[in-house]
Amino acid sequence: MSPVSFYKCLADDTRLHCMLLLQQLGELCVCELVTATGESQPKVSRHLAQLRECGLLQSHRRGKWVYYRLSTALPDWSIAVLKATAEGNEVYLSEAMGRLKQSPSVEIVCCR
Amino acid sequence: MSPVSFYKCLADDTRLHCMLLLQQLGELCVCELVTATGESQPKVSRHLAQLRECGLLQSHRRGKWVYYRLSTALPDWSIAVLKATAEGNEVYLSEAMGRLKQSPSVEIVCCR
DNA sequence: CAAACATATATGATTTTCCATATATTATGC
DNA sequence: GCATAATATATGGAAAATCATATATGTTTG
Repeated sequence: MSPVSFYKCLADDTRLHCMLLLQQLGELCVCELVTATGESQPKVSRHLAQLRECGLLQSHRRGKWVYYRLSTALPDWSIAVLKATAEGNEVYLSEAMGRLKQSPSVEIVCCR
Repeated sequence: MSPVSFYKCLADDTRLHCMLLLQQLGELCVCELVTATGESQPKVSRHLAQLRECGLLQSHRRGKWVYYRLSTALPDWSIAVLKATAEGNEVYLSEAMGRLKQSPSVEIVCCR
């Protein structure tokens, strides 16, 4: 994966939120990412598909839910980039984190 | 500067080459960056202006030449991102580096 | 059937690029 | 010194390409 295509993937709010949340939390289902980002389901789904097709994410279905996580094939430098970004932009992530943690629907309906 | 707008700046070959070359070499004039990237002068000039307007680069004129360098206002995390990218993608940079070093026109006409 | 997720299409918005030209500085000839 | 030329860089405007979003519909699972 070229660095330019990697950065194109990060150059969008929905995609960057998803990538940073998954880097921090390990694994989330689509409905959790919909809650966390506050975006529509088709929008989140489409961006997740793009991240998967570009090799940044991998997904698997468990029952009704599809879970996404960082691809194990990601090169070390790209992981370092994600970590530096998350650590240097806590404010950027905090709102999404807050929505995720406080959402009862996520806890009840979509928990693991 | 938001992380998304930072990554939009890196999501282009010309701009990423310029950013990584400047991170590695400190300071270069426009004609050196034109040589290194192999792109047209107006194209490089436009992308450099964009990087300056976004706060990633700063420039100053010395005689006929305009020199660009990384902005001193760049946050630490963004420097860490650039370093990780340069270290993890040596092949991506080597061609541009080679063109820069081997160009006699740059050595003679445009040296500091 | 309902919930969770994916995809297709159309459309609007943003970006990128090219060509030509403008500006600024330096070098040259007289 | 002054006019002219050459070099380095920037920019205006238009065409082309790319990207993002909404809406609607399809698929899978329980």
